[in-house]
Amino acid sequence: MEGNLTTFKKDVPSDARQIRSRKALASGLLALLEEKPFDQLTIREITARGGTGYATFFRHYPSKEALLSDVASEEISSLLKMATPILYGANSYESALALCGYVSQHRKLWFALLTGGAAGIVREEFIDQARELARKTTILVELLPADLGVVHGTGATIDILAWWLAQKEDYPPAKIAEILNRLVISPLVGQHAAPRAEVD
Amino acid sequence: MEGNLTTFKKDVPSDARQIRSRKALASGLLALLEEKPFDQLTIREITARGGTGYATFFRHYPSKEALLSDVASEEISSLLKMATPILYGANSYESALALCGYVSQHRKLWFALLTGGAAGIVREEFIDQARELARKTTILVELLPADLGVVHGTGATIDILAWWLAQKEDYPPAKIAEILNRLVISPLVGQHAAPRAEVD
Amino acid sequence: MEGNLTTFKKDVPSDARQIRSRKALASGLLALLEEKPFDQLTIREITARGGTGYATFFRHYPSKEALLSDVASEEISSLLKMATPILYGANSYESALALCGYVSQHRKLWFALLTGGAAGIVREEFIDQARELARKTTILVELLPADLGVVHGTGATIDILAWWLAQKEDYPPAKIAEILNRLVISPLVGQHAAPRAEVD
Amino acid sequence: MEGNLTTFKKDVPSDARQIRSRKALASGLLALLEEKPFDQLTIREITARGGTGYATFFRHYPSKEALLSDVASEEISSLLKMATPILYGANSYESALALCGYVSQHRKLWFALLTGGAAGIVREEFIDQARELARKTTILVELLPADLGVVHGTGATIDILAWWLAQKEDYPPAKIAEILNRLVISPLVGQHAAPRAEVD
DNA sequence: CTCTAATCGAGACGGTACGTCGCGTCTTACG
DNA sequence: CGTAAGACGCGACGTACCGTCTCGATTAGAG
Repeated sequence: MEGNLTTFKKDVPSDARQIRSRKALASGLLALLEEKPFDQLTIREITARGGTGYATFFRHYPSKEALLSDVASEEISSLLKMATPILYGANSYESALALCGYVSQHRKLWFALLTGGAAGIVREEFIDQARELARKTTILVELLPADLGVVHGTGATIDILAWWLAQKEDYPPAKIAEILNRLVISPLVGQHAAPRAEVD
Repeated sequence: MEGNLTTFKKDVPSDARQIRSRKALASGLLALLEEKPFDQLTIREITARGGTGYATFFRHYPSKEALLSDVASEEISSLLKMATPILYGANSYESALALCGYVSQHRKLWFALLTGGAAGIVREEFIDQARELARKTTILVELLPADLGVVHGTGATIDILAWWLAQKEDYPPAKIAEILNRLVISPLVGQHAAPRAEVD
Repeated sequence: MEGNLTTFKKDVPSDARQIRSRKALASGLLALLEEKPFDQLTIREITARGGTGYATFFRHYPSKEALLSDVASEEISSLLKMATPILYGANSYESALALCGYVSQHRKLWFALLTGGAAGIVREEFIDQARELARKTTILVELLPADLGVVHGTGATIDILAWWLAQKEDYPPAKIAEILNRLVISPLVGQHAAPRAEVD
Repeated sequence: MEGNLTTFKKDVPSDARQIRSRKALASGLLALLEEKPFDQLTIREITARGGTGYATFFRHYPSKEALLSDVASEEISSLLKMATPILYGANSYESALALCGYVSQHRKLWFALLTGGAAGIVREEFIDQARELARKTTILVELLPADLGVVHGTGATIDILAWWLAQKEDYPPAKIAEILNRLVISPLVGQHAAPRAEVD
């Protein structure tokens, strides 16, 4: 509990056994996430599913949340890399489309991450990473506080994606990208003419 | 979790003792919410603070969350009543301003409700109530699914308010209303010219 | 257990409602005793079965045990009256037989009283009443302490009766009376020749 | 928790910690038994006195009674081993004397076990063990059912011992042995001439 | 036959112990 | 001799009864 949460996810261990253990834990978590929401999982379940000893968990992560962060972190990073160019170029719709396509391809994973008890933590991680990115690339408008822009942009995007994944009806990525563009991106970058999607 | 949460808040009991107990629990909860986040509260703490017996809690609410719902429900309802006209008239900025003013006046309460572990449940309650409203007053655009409109509009508004309340810097309600208008309302109702606030 | 048990059973109330209540409680208790052991009964069950209000119980008895005492007390008194002459006359077998016959006729009641969680309290009540009797009629031998005679005589008799009632095989009262005579009475009164029963 | 009560007392665990825990619980129980009757003890008290965690109790015993059984079981077994030869040889008085001597030496323990709320359970355990013994060594008379012989013999002996231990006056073991012999043993084995003790 | 006071039903309340569960630590015994 | 397995202390959970209490609504039985 010495505040070294970050310690854990940073140092990818060299020891082969440690790597194996982490993979086991990650896979256990992901497997269970498809069965029930994150906050109903117990560490015992995760370790059992992963095939590792109970105490082993704590040698790698201080809490369930830390493991989730570790597991989600990579995915989030990928997603953010696709989302970032949105704010620069004029091709915001293209970027949004790419993003939606990516999410659609990893539907199961993102469903688990964005709906269910995990959402809160994933959201946090998302915003944190987005803040980090924003710090380096600040080109933000004077019309609203920079941090609010990040929080709103990220949060709203996540919400829309989560809503999408939770629907029975299968909206095509292009549709969602267009909505994203209109509801979130355009208002943020200040351009008022949203490109219309040529979809259905 | 059988959806009977609403059962509890509806039937206001006639027995004077029951009313007293519920008030005690509500006040205990609110008092504690100013000290630590919702999810770190125990039911024992709440009952102790409220001055009621532990078991009494369960005679009224099945869980901490149900109590929170009950407590928040009224406030949320008020807030939503202010927010609804936004979507009709041309005076969306005025409505947003009223809303922000109201939140600002009950800053402490809304801070407790929107930041900290309570956020998730309050958000749910918010969206549920908004859905209920929307069902009656659907005047929604064909450009995006009605439910998504509700979810995004409500969620984004809450996020912005939460961000606002969490800041040290004291942004005036008008500023936030203007941002709300630009980032959330305008994109939803489709009008692209947001009125500029006369604030600094 | 401060000896005020007797307080309750002595004062038979005059008010018709009180009498009705007590009868209801007694009948509730007896009905339940045929279903499960005494110590698994709750006061709520007893009152429910008796058709009386919960609080009413405490207006009559301070505890479950007190009610049982009250209910059993009369029966025990009857039984003891049959058992007492045993120790005087030479006709101890006749008395034992009468006693067994009586128990056999009220088999269901005595089964409930002597087997199951009630046994302890009934035993106590039994011995107390026997002590009371013995105090008046002491003609006891110098060979063993008077009180031990009472305790052993009563206790052993109860045990044998309880065993009898718990059996599936249906031993005739005469058989049990003969055993009682041989195992308990004769050794106590010092006569060594037990009359043989003419039963198989 | 599948009704394997017997599981618990039989399998003495190999893990040093488990052994330590059980000892702690046993000692906690025995310490408290000298202060108040068994049925007024709570599991929390026992664990607190034993210095173990509350939940630990349930990792070893399913109930207070099971712990008592475990604790008493050994003692009862010893006592029964002394009592058994009574029924065989002609030296029943000698055996009874040995038994009383043993009880007298462990007076405090047996007082706790035989008087107070524990009595019922100890009695059960006693009779069960006696039944087990009797099954192997049946040499019983045709005059009374074998099981009744066991129940009466054991029960009456326990009662007399309990009475003895509860007295203020300090009867010598020999006196009690003589009484036991006359009231319980002789009638059971059928010999009518009880040896007279040479005691006061 | 009325009126008043006792008794009733109903059930909420403050307590207390229960037995369960999951946590995170720490020991043990096994490979 | 290191590591998995898992026992442990801890503490919150939700349940069940306890015995007390406050309510009207009945209903005796004294006048």
